[in-house]
Amino acid sequence: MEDERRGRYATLKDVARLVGVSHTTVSNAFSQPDRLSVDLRTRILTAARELGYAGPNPAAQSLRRGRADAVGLVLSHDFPFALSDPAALGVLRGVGMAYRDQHINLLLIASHDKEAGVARAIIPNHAAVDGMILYSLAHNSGAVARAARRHIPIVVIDQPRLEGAGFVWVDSRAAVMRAAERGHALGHRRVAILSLKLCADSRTGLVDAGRRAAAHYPMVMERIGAWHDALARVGLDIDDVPIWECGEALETDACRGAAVLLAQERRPTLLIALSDRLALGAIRAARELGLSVPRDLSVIGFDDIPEACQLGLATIWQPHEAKGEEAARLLGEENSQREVTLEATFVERESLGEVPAQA
Amino acid sequence: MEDERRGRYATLKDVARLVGVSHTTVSNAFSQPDRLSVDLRTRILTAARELGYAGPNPAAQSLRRGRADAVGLVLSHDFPFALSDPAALGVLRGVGMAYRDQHINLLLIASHDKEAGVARAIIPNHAAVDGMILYSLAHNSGAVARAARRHIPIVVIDQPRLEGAGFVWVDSRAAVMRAAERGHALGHRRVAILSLKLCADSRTGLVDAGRRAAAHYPMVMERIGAWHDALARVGLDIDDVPIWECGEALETDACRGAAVLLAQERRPTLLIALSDRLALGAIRAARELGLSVPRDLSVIGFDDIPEACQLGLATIWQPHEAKGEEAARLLGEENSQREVTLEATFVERESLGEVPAQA
DNA sequence: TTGTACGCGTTATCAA
DNA sequence: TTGATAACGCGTACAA
Repeated sequence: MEDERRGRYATLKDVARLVGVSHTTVSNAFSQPDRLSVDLRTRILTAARELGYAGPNPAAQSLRRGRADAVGLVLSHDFPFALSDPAALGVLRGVGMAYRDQHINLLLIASHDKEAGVARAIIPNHAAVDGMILYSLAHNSGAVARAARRHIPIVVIDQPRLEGAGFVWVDSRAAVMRAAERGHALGHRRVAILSLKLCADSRTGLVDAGRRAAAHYPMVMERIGAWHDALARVGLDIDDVPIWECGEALETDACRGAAVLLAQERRPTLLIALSDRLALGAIRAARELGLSVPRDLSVIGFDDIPEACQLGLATIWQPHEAKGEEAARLLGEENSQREVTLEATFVERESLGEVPAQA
Repeated sequence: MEDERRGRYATLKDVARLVGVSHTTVSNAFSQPDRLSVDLRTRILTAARELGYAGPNPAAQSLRRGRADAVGLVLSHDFPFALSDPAALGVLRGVGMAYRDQHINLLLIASHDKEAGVARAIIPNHAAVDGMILYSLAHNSGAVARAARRHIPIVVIDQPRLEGAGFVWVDSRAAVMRAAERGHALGHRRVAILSLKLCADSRTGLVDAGRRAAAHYPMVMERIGAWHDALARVGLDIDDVPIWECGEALETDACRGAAVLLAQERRPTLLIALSDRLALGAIRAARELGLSVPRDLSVIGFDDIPEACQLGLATIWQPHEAKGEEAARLLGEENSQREVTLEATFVERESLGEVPAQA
């Protein structure tokens, strides 16, 4: 009933001593129940409870067994942001579903790009996991480099391929093409793009060629590329399509950006947002300018978050949960350097309408 | 450049051998950089990179140091459910915010109440964490018992006090009282309650005294209690207030339940829902019955999820993120058996209106 | 500034 | 069915 030497908690050995068996046998009582007589096992379990022994120490188990029964999910940006983002949450849910019955825990890891000082910088990913899923990290992210150095399976989602790692991504090209064709058919010729941030520096404003070349977030680049290709294929000159980059405050910056774009002499009739939250900001801007959606302005988003459905926002739906599930599956397979491609879908809603007659 | 004996990966010792120093020195190079000459440290780091050594093995580090630099967050139900629940996500976000700059990882743990077989049943919480936060678990949950057996700090949120554990909860009584007074002032006398499930068995239907006595979810009991007290204090007879319990399918069951409650001879003028999602189901039911909210029927929810704001649902707001932050703070303090009480707030919106004239 | 020796708590192997 | 022994990879007194 008393705790053992100098305040430590009971271990296998303490239980073994109390019962009068070897610590190996106690270990077996917990991990290999079949190897014991029922009677002895019962005595051991009773003694364990009496000593307040809660079962094998997970750290020691991990060390000895060489596995942690946990996988890490590394999210971009900081937690508050990521955990407010429906897309990231969808991925999280997908991963969670994949592991829920497997007794595998999920370690949430924030990708700390800016390490505090040099001392920290050499510390690699400090986490006992058997594998990692990296979601939408900047390709120069330190977190990617640190994860890659460890010799554990890795799967990346929505970010550049990584040598030896599994790869899950969404091909939005077909869906974007459908959206572009539809917009073109409805008469839209003057188009502008509201972009998520291209670099870690959170600049807000119009994007020029130099800025595009410096871009770090591949998902954003892919979305811009998809729209550029699609717009070109329906006959628009992409040099006439201005891009406004929004820094940190998504809705607010998008609202500002939309106001700027809509103030141009050739006012766009269609605003393409690279995320639904940007699109919501654009809609707010339109309202503040006295423009009606879609009568005066059409808006297309990206992601299909819950609000998009409620507010009638046309958008490009992403299979968020499926990304997570596929990544988890890939991680568990023999050679996890396989690739999985999922398809996005264009969801047409009320925010996309015909070009106003007077335009 | 080649991997060492039988496919294992490099360890401190391998690096030490390559550089020609002791493994202690290599350890210091990573963990106590000041104890080395700059030159030696550089040579060691170079050698480590060459061997593909990714830094100290987390499991071994944990074992030796006696801490894991991780905390566990145990969520009720399964992941998909919890990660769709705005309240749980708020808590998760709060906890995440608290730890984001502390280099502490967050382990998401699903409370597996139903263990698969007896063999599993003795396996305690298999996770290397320095502390645990338990959120809204049923008080007979096996997860609570397993966590309590371990000798690590614990904080519980929105569930019964646990011996020796920190305790964070929200006092809704004042807010509910305000809501009840407001409803009473608007003339509401006939009231009904839509409840979340009381037990794990997912029954759906009207609640009688026996069912209430068998209830397992304390948060639900607390919400019912708060409303009962408040309604009694404004002069209503709580025996006249029927309660409909919704099983798994929140919106659907709430819709059914609301239809039943509204079909009674003394049709309620105010429907009190113990969660916003139930309230949304009630509003749907009203619409299907041709009733207008709030002209023919008023509805009050609980939680203040994003949709509540958008749809003008009056509700009891909860400080979700603050719960998580406070829990994390408590966990880090010396004696984490302290208590924190947070306050809910009544948010009046359009779904609460005057009693219809003909009633 | 660097090295020696030991133990953290567990499981695997093999022998009894 | 049970037990002795040797790792697993690392951190840290303590000594040099």
